[in-house]
Amino acid sequence: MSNLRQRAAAPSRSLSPTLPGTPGLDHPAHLDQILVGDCVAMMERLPAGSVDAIFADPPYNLQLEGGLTRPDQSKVDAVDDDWDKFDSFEAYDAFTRAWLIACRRVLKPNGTIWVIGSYHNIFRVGTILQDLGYWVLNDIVWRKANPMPNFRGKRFTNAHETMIWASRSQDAKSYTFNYEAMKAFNDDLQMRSDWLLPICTGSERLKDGEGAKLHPTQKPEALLYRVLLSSTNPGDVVLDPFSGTGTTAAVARMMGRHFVGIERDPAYAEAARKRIAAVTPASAEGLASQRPKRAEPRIPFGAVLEAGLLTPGDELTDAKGRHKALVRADGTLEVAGTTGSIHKIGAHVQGLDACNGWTFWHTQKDGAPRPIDDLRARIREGLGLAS
Amino acid sequence: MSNLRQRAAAPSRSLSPTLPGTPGLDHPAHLDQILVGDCVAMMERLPAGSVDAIFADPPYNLQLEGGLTRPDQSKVDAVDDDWDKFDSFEAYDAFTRAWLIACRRVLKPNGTIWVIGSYHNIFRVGTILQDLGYWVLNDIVWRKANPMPNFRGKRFTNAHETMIWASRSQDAKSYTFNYEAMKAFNDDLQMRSDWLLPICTGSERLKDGEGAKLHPTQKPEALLYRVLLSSTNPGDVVLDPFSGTGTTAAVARMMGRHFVGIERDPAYAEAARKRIAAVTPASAEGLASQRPKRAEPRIPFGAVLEAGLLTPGDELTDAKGRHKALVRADGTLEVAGTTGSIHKIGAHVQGLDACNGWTFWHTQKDGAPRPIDDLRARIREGLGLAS
DNA sequence: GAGAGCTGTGAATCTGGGG
DNA sequence: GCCCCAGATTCACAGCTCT
Repeated sequence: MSNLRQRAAAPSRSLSPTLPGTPGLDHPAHLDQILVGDCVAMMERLPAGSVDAIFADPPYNLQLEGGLTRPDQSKVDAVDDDWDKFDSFEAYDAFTRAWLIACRRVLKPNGTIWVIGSYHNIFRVGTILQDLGYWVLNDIVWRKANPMPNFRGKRFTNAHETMIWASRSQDAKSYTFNYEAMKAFNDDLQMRSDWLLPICTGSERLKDGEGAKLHPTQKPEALLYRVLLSSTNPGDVVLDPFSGTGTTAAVARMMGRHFVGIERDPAYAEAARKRIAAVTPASAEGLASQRPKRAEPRIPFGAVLEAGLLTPGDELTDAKGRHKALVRADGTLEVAGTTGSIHKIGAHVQGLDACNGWTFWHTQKDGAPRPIDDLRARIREGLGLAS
Repeated sequence: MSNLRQRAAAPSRSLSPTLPGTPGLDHPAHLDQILVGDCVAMMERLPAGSVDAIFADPPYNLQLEGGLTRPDQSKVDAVDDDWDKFDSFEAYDAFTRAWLIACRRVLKPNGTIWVIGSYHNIFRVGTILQDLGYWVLNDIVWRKANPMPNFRGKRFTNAHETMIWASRSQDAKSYTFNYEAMKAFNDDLQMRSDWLLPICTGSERLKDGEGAKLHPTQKPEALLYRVLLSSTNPGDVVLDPFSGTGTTAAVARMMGRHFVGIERDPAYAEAARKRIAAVTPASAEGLASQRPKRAEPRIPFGAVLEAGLLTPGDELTDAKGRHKALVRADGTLEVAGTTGSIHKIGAHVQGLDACNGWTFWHTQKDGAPRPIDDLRARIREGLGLAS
């Protein structure tokens, strides 16, 4: 499902000719359209209680100041668009409150809303959702498989974004949650609140005429696929008030859901329309066949310390006891004043360029020497899960 | 490190006899103690600007109604303690604001605060942190390796909690972040914002007289280990205003940090004191961690000439031999009539704004090209300042 | 053609000390 | 406060060139 456009057959004139549950004659004019305009004003023109689900990717209010360069002095192409600039938290809150109120009016009583954000804005979004009477069902963490690194070494790598999933009110008990479908999707394990997905790159990422990214914050289709699979049914109406390049609409169409997109920028709206027109709705069988990738979890050496399998100050040796190293609190080793990772120090004592520290270093803690890779294996067993 | 108590030797009377940086006579009475009382009142009695870091695990305001049962009808032991009940979001906000204000007063200008929570409360905590002038540095996701499943099949498995890490204000630029230590801890990759750790179980989990868990929300020591390793140094003072079973204090003591715990419930405080007394602090060598390069003594390029490792008139090149420069007697370089520092000339020949000349320029004096940073390293070793 | 190697880039609140 | 400048700082992919 990485690229809906690539799987497209001939574009159809009518955008949703075969969708269930909406006879052509009753098909409201705004359905399966990208509407151009301010999202609050446009939503106020939609019928109350007409939407099954909302996915919203509002401005994050990043509050960036200077520029940022990579270690090779290349410039990071930051989000510096006007639409992401707000004078204050108060201004951002007022904006957020306004569009969330409009969303709540058009949402069906058992409808749900998704909002995605980062630490810059998601706390304010969550607070306002709660204050307006929405009822938070989950917060979902999108773990980015390939996030941008931290270039200055001043913080943790910002490797995730947060989505809030909420019902219209606390007493809405019959919201859609396709528990069985998500469990099947996740190799028969309950779908957790943390999802590992790559960011939107490659041919899926829309480009402008010069080959640069068309939109600074295009979301991956796989993310929307999970959102819509979990909380909507075929034939449902999905609203996206910040439609952008139309990812929500494109995935909704592919999945047999109706969509309403609202976008302020006519250029983005036009690009979205072309993208959506090229989407071929999937067959029911095709929709059922999607499976996520699973990966072996990577265990850092520090986790062995955290798990108590080794203790700072312990001694490691190679298999024959020729080299000795001291374990330090941060998961590094120390040999005669030189410190570094298990791999670096393993290479260093052997005079090599590289070394797999997991198999080179041994501990005698419980009797005979055994490779520390055994300790890693025990942690993996204990965790008993992937992805 | 799964169970500090198991590794304990004979309990010591004085809780931190060997901590650095705090001579016994000046040791304030509240240091390395669990104080019993309301956290706001107690914090108001602490000196302003006296704390390096705060870890707070406040009530989550879970808003549970009715009991929760598993599929086999067994009852889930939920958090239903009085301290987790608030009449409204407004009441919870007022409570949160009060203790975060008190925290901000006792925090040093370059101190940082960690707050952990779930979707029930973390958005309100984050909003209030921002409103009070704290500056969010990261939000960290604790991915639970073994979360409680969702028994009703109505939501995603709630498999994570969120921590907010914030500095006291936006202009506090010199907060502690042990970047190199965390990178080494994570097998030489930058530490990301998502941490996979098991919940607190087994012998680490404190039990009451009947073998039931003593506290409903005891956090794993591994979580605090990462928190304190990343954002504090040995000898720092760590405050936990909701101390509970004393996990923060126990890990702080093991890691050679001072602690101040505040707990309302005398029974929890007493259990924490016993737990802490049984902790053996790690050795100084074990506590050493990767030192940041910025902290190493500065060596001017001229020192390389003084040491005879290069000679005026020598030629330097970049790694691929595309650029050549002449070494001059005053420690500057010259390229086609332009002279300047190794950094300035490195930037100049590449047409960039900046350049680290130590890694850009190479010498072939002893065979294969190697960066002049190697020469600097040899001087540092000669000074006996390595490690 | 296969594979190694080089280059570019992504929602980013991203330096610090001395004069 | 400002200005100057030394010098520290990146991971996973995609896509291209070169052998």
